[in-house]
This record gives sequence, C-alpha cells and structure tokens, in this order.
Amino acid sequence: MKTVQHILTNLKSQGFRITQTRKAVLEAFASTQEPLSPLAVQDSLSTGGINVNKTTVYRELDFLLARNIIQKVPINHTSDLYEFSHLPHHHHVICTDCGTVEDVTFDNENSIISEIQGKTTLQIRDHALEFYGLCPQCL
Amino acid sequence: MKTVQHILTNLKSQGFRITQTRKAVLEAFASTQEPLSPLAVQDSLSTGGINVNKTTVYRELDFLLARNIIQKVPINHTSDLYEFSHLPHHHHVICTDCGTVEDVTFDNENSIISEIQGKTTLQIRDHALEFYGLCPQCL
DNA sequence: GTTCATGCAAAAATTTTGCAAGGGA
DNA sequence: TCCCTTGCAAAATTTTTGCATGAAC
Repeated sequence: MKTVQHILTNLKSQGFRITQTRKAVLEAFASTQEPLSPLAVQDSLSTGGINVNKTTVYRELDFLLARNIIQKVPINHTSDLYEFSHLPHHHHVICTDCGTVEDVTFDNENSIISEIQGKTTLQIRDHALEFYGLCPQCL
Repeated sequence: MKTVQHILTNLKSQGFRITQTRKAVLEAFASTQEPLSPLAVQDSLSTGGINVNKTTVYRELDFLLARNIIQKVPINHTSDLYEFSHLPHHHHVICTDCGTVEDVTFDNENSIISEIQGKTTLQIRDHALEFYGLCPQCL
C-alpha cells in the first residue's frame, strides 16, 4: 500500500517541494474512493482550511498526472476526473443521481479484451468499462 | 433501416420544420460510422457548402437528442460525441492517434452486465464499454 | 400570419498560459 | 540563494442564453 508519505518522500528525493498544497491534494485522493474533478479537489482542500487558486489545482493535477501518481478515469463528465494510479485495476459503477462510486473487478477481464481484440483490426491498448445506475439511496 | 427521409417525415408530421440545416445534420450522421462532435458536424456541413453558426449546431443537436434521434456516445473526449440512436447496440474501438472508430458487439453482453450487477449494490441502468488502441495505419 | 429556426452578441463554465511574487530546500 | 511553486490576470475552448431577425408551412 502506497501511502501519501511514500509519494511525498519520492517526490522530495527527485527535487520537488513538499508544499501544503501538494500534501493536501494527495490526502484528498487518499481520503476517498471517488474519482475527483479539479473543482472537487479545490473544494476538498477548502474544507480542510487550505484555500488555493484554481490554477494551482490544475497545475498540481497535471504535475501528478505527468508523474503517473494519478490517472484520468474514463468516465463521461464535464470535467476530467482523477484517481490514484497505484490502485488495483478496477472499474466503476456510478450513481447517475448522486455520483456515488463503487469499484468493481471482473473475474476474467482478459476474455473480454480478447473477444474484442478478435473482432477488430485495431491493436487494443486500453479500455473503459464503466457502469451507470442508481444507488440504494437514490432508487 | 431508418433513413434520413424517414426521420424528416416524422419530424414534419410533428410540426417541426424541414430546414436545410436539419437535413444536412442528419445526412452528416448518415454519411459516417464515426460519432460526431458539434464542431465535426459544423465542419461536415461546411464542406457540403452549408455554413451555419455554432449555436445552430448545438441547438440542432439538442433538438435531435431530446427526440432520441441521436444519442451521446460514452467516449472520453473534450466535446460530447453523438451518433444515431437507431443503430443496433454496439461498442466502439477508437484509434487514439487518428480517431478512426470501429463498431463491435459482444457475443454475450448480458453475462458481463450480470456479473457486475452481482457485485454492486447499485441498480445498473447503463454502461460504457469502449476500447482504445491503434489502427493498422497508425501502428 | 404563426411560430419554429437562425444568427449574433454576450455570458457561463472549464482549462491553459504569461509573468511576477512567494516560499521550500 | 536557487528554482520550484503559487496567484493573478488574461486568453482559449466549449457550451448556453437572450433577443431580434428570418424562414418554413
């Protein structure tokens, strides 16, 4: 399990600064299972008493994305959503009402990819298998 | 097979106008297998000598979407992408280089949905199963 | 003539960029 | 001190809205 402290230490050893913003952004991701939008990150920081400019959030997300610490989640949304890259491979079930997210995995995901690979001329490199529905509270 | 003419006739019978914009937008969707963004629609019309305002394109897409003639395609993209709703259920394999799209279907898609339904507390209503890779030309 | 459709301008929402100032190491 | 990081302002992108004009029937 990679901790926020681990990540910060690694970044520090690479010459990057451990700022309160950086720490808080990583902790925001660590504190929830839900993929976060730039605005959600800013709100999360704000709730914790750390007020930063939107630009800073965008730049910090770009920074973490470039270092593969976070990744974009292939969910349709007006904003890009991000989550930790080190999480075990999984997919999402998203409540279309409240946005709640559950993580799920396939017993045999390879067979799904293989089937499609056998039916297309493209060389498959990635996939987005996401599900939408209603959570018990929103039903 | 629903033709553009069919759709136009239906709309007309509901009291909506058959404008050159409306006809051209429907023909743009009929002329390709690829999901189209608002800008792509405008470009397609422009190529055909029909120059319309972006606002008009957005409004026409909203209009067609509201009547379930087109639907949003669950592909991650800076803009929303649309395709005809009457196409047989399928998924997309998208070339991440050039944007080429191939349509694919699963032999037993229900088993995929069922597996996930059995693993989540949410009531699944929809899904996005999209694949990304490189087409032969871009390999 | 009625009212659906369009263009234009302006605004809203999201994201990016330049530049100067601030702050970790 | 060095240079990574931040804020602010401005611009770029995508989408929406109001209002007056234009066009289909």
